[in-house]
Amino acid sequence: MAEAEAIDIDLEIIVQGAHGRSKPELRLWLRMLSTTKLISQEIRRRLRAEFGATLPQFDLMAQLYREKDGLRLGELSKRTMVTNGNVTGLVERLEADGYVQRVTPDGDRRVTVAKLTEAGVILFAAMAAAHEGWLQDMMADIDPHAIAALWSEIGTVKTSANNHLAAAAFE
Amino acid sequence: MAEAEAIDIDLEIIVQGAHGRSKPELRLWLRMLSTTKLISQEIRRRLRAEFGATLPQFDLMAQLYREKDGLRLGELSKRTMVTNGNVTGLVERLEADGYVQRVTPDGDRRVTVAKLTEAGVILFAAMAAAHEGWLQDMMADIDPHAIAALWSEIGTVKTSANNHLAAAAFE
DNA sequence: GACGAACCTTTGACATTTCAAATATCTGCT
DNA sequence: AGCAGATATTTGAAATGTCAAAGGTTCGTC
Repeated sequence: MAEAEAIDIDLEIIVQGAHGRSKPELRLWLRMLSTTKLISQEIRRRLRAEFGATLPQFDLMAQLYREKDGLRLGELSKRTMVTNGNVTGLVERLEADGYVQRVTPDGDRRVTVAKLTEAGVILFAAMAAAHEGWLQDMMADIDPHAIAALWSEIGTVKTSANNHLAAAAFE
Repeated sequence: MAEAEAIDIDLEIIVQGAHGRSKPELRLWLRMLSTTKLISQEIRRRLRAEFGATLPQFDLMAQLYREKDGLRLGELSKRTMVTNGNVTGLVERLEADGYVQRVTPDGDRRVTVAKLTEAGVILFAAMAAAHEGWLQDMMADIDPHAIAALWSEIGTVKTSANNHLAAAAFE
């Protein structure tokens, strides 16, 4: 049967007119995208299975975890790279579940600050430990030296992309 | 004003207990994730602005573009790394817009095959050309040699992750 | 030729995602 | 005071995303 493990082919077959002679930038991008998607989905699956949480919830709680005083929703939005409107719903649900608490500071009533509840801190600590373990597991076959090198190289990709955003023209 | 460009801090501040001495695997993952998110969002923005299309639509059309005979929805699902149910809606909308066409082959009535219409081919060709240009632009500051090297290195990440999926245990 | 297992797609309930428009609130200037 | 403009968050519409359950179809086998 034409049944091979299509798992490793996926997104990378985009565009590159069959001959596979596409620009290196495009090839790199497709591989980054598919790899990230693959790992994300695995993390999502495990977060759901073991903690009943979603990845965006985990991300959001991660930000609050290291800011014991909480963060304004706008700050949360920037740090998680999630739109404002999205943060609203995310926080709403986490609050309903009792992991996050919303407060309006005295000074400025436009602002809403979100912080983890005690239950939130406990849950996140457990998730973070598991999360780190999953990543070490999934990257177990990679040369440790290559991991650090990749981190650095990808930094240049990020910087380059940042410098060429359409929105970055003005500032 | 506390106004710096938070754009480059973002996700990478997850977990790593403030001291920044977290495991290399975690650091790499966070950087991959934030970089991919950054570039994805820019591509999304441009696809929308210039073509009124979404990234998932682009991905789906890309797969159909290189398979002139069309693909079964299940195949599409695997290649785009999108769930079956999701493909249904995606194809539905693209069909409503006239870019994709659904056909049930004679042999097997369980199957639905999607293929690009002529309008779909024309639109995609234009989008693909622009898309490739955007990537070259966004990666313009990277050493060309590093791009190829990164492609290869990330391949090992993908392979490692693939070998450690919870679902891959049996087969 | 009927039955059950396997296969393919759709459906339904939710969560997340984006953008743009609407609300509130604060600030600075007159 | 009072108002225009900047800030902060919410809301609403539409698309995407997941999973699990439900529908049809086909296949192998008895």
